[in-house]
Amino acid sequence: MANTMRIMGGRWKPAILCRLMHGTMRYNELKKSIEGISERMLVAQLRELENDGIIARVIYPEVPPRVEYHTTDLGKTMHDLINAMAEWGHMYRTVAEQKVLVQEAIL
Amino acid sequence: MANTMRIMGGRWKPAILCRLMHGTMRYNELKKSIEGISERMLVAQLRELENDGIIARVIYPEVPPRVEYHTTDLGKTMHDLINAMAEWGHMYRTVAEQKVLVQEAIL
DNA sequence: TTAGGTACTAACAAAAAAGTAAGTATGAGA
DNA sequence: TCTCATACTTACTTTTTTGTTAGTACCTAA
Repeated sequence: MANTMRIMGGRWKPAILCRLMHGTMRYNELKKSIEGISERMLVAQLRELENDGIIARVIYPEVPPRVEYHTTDLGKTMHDLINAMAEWGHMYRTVAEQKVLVQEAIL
Repeated sequence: MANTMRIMGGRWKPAILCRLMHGTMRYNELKKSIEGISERMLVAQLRELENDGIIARVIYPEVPPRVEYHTTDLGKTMHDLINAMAEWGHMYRTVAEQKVLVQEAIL
């Protein structure tokens, strides 16, 4: 479990993984779709996921350059897990919200 | 998903969660069973999990003091997720190991 | 009266992660 | 020749997280 966290952990990895689980994306597309990320961080997190064998980087020898990212077979095995985590996170938020409402009702 | 990571993320939270999923434990038991953790970190991570509603802290007014930690109902909903993560992590390690072996065979 | 066990707390240092800002290479097209 | 778009690098700063060490409070029992 700590291992799983090491791979998925990082400020922007959830955002990247969610997107690439749905298909291939270019560097710029990722950058534009992930609000607030800096290029340094985008590259860093992509490299880590690549080194961990979760995503693949495909370079097209064109000008201007084109680089596409997509999940590997190993990466695709995370699909259900990611969904389960997203679902739990959603449930958690709902419960937490309820608690706040109940608190407010008491006061 | 990022939310889930925020709650489970932290150097020692996986270790704590795995243990408390199996039942109640005292502070000292946790400390002894988690090799390498400092008291500062143990307390900090326990407090975070408590504030997030994942675990509960029960103080017995005895001397020497006794404090027990256990998962809340909300915490117990993480059980399957934690197992799934542990399982994926294990699978990942196996695959990664295989890859290294193949690499070595090629060289 | 003093040592002992439990569960912390506080102050500080080190390390790791993330953010900021500026620069680079490439060839296409004006 | 000069600008443009893309996909990065690099150097540096700030923030966050983690580690280290040394205390503290409490009652009990010798």
